[in-house]
Amino acid sequence: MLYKKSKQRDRILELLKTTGSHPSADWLYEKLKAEFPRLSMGTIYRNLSILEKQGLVKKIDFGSTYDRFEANITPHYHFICEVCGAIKDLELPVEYQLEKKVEEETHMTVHKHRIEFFGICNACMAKKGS
Amino acid sequence: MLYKKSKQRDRILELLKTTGSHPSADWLYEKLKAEFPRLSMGTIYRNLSILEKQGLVKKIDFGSTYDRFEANITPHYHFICEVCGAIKDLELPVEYQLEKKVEEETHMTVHKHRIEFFGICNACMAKKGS
DNA sequence: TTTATATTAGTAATTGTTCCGAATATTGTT
DNA sequence: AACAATATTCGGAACAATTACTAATATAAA
Repeated sequence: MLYKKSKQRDRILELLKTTGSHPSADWLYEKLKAEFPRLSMGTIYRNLSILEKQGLVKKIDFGSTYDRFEANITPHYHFICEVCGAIKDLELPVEYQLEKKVEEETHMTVHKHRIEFFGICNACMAKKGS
Repeated sequence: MLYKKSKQRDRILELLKTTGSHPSADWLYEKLKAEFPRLSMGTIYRNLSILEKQGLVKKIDFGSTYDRFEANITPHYHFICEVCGAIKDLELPVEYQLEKKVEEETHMTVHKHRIEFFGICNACMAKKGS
């Protein structure tokens, strides 16, 4: 099945590329419904899923009851604030040798790995102090 | 609020301790309903939540649409089979220096981290080959 | 054995996501 | 430009996992 272009999908991807906030489907819906008054959540989810299949978007399915999404598809790790739920991309180099170690230990095939760091972000730390 | 003992809760913890399968709430329910014919899912979820508060159980909330649970509370990483969904505990040493590196990079406070490795388990690899 | 309250079963409600069908938009062809 | 083929949309219904509620029951302590 081929893909036809869609204004909604283009804007979803554009929004994801220009925000660092790793938004939820609902956030995208709220942002775009002014632009597309008859927008529906089905459209958001379907397009996120298509963009993911195309390798342009990644789903972040941890640290929350709902999924979040990002268009930064270069390998990187995440920091999650335990207070406000913010997700930050980290610059920490990706440690591929860990995958080798797991393969040596288990003799299983490892395709990828993920690291999430949990703590308190600077903004929440500042609020806490006050 | 203090905790009174509950046969249901005791058995949930015991089951979790003696299985390596990182089961779902539903799996626990199916296993225990012979023993407690009037068991309800609410009881499973409530007790898992209490056991988690007590630090006896950890929720595994990634890689699936439903939560899974474990009673192995010593720090360790996970391997998730992309084919059958099995979760395996890894022996890989926990790399606490990564948390320091993140703190140096971001000047945020890191409390913990998690690593998940994704790949194909031995059982699924064998099936695939045949 | 009385009292206080944590726990349970059963069910209803909630949440996030997926699925569906009829209408619309996009693309390629004549 | 008109047409056919089909991907996409909207809107709402359906769904699955979890949480919330209430009356009845179990536990612990006095």
